[in-house]
Amino acid sequence: MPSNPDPADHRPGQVPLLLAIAYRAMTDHFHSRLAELGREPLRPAHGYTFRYLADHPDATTVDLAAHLGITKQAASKAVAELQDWGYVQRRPHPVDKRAQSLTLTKRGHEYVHLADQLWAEVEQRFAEVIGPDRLAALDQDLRAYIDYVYGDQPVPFRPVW
Amino acid sequence: MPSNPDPADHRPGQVPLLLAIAYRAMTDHFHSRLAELGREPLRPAHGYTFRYLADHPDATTVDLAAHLGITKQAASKAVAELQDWGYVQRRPHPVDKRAQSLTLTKRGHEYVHLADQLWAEVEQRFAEVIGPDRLAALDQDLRAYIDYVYGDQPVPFRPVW
DNA sequence: GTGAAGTGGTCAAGCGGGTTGACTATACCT
DNA sequence: AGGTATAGTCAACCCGCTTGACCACTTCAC
Repeated sequence: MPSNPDPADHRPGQVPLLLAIAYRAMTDHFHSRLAELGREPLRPAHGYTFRYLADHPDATTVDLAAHLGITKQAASKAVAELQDWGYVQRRPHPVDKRAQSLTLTKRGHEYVHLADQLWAEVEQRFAEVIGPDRLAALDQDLRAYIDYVYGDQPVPFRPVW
Repeated sequence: MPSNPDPADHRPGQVPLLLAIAYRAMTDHFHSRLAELGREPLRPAHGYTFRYLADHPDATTVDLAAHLGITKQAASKAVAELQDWGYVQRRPHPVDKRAQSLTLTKRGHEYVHLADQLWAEVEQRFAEVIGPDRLAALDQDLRAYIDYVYGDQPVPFRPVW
């Protein structure tokens, strides 16, 4: 069990930075686990792409671009990479001859599954440090805030930077 | 008071993403306040630069680069911008004739002060949503985790992306 | 003291992930 | 049928950062 920081060390306005640092630490952890397993160093945008494609079969490049908040050209480029690596397939769209239907390959689905496991691992490590009830509270609080800010609007994914 | 999210909505591994989204929401809030006040749209790297220069008088560009985790060329460019905008001054270094001593101007210090206020505002909004004791707990928990991960090593600032 | 190695800073070129703009082919509306 | 909107591509550019080469000065070994 780690030492417990002094609550009095709070300085007003430091929490946003703490969020960023903690997130950074977690992504570092995630990526180092990924590297240990010998996986391609996929970038965060790829992760969000996977997630979206897994949840939206027959999505098009334009759909994806809208979801990621980038241009269709940029989305197209990302998809091309993922296709080269065998994670995604482009097929003729069932009804629209202009469009392509994007689907995850088996390898793509496996990756999503692995990523889920790794993120859970990372979170678990966090839980070990602060305790499971604190984690639950934190989870709830962050969702409350995100809900408060975005309500039912779509949530921007990428940490902007 | 906002609705309270259901604790049961927790899915293992979602917390890292929630951190990212919440941070993104807060930076958006910060930047929109900045825009309201008619300030230049300084980028996060600039903020960290300010902070560092405020705390380390007579720092050099190389010091700054090391602190930010970027090359000295990139740091130099950032400093040049801030100098153009009147936030930073480059002066001959007191003892090393190769080096330049970087210092914040009065305007630079004012900006730091303003940024502190705005971040505190942002955090305050968060506190209103989740309650002050929850905020204190969250602050403490994040610091515990960051401590656990980095110990006494220097903390990487930038959210990597 | 002097020469060699190290360090602060700049210039220039390149790269990656995004952008805008122009275009083709297909779809939809009236 | 004709006009407008949309999926996708190609090309050029931008921006923040990198690597590499270099100069001026500093530090170290002897």
